[in-house]
Amino acid sequence: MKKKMTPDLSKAEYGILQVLWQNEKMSVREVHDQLAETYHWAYSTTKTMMDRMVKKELLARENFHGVFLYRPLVSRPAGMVKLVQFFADRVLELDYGSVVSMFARSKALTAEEIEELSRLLEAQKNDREEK
Amino acid sequence: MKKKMTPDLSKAEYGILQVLWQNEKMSVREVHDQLAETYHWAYSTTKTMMDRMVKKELLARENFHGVFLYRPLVSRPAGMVKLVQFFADRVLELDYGSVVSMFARSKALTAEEIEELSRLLEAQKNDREEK
DNA sequence: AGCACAGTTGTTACAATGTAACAGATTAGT
DNA sequence: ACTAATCTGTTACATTGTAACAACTGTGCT
Repeated sequence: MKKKMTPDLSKAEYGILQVLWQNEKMSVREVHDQLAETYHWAYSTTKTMMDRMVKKELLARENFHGVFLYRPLVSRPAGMVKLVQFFADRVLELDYGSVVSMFARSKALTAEEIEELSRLLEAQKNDREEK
Repeated sequence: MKKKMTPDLSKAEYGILQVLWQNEKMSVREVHDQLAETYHWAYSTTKTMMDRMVKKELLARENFHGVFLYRPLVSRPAGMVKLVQFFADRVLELDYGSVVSMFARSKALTAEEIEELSRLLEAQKNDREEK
């Protein structure tokens, strides 16, 4: 039985998820405005991104009185796993323990999120070993 | 006067640089074999990557008795800067100080490399403020 | 009611990146 | 000199990054 793997996220996708993680259910416009500072995208860029993410099932969208509201379909820790993994393995060359404790110090995640993240990292590690 | 900015690197590009940082001047074949474990690319994929990187001036290549040898044109810390920055800002939400000390603990970089990395991070920060 | 405007959606496009096959040139072995 | 294995150059197709533009819709105005 194949289970749903944590998806690979591009940086752009991650950026969008990031704002949706703070505030589930937002319109393209809202997400776009939040991102404006960081990514200087055209509105249509944000839109295209988000629509593609719906197709890939990274986001869900529902029609709310005329406009679409989007909601993330992956949890913050799940979204972070791949990113973290790449960074920890290839850039920092750290082991999982160090990574987790790095997060612990960072304030970026709550205790429960760190808990989940660390479970996910563990799971991936096993997958890779079985491979 | 425009100075050469530290380039954005994709994960794939970073992977290639990574092996070249350990061992300057390698053929496609050699790089490919090193990467085989991590990225399961076809040989032609590695080749295409490396050629494009030459075009973008991330690598230099010279003809050595018939085969081409490639050499990185960006230093390890320079290659890391963008990556680190993204990760520190967006994922970990750490300030530069913490990032640098994270590296200090990580063994991934030598003292001199950390020194350079930290200078580069500083420079980018200024650039962004001026913007 | 009819119309203009602003914002939302859908459609289309083009460049860069990821991934790779294939054909032609070259080298090494026999 | 002939074949097999490599290497190089060329070409291709999918995905992602980035965005313009056209069509549609609700809202205020007259």
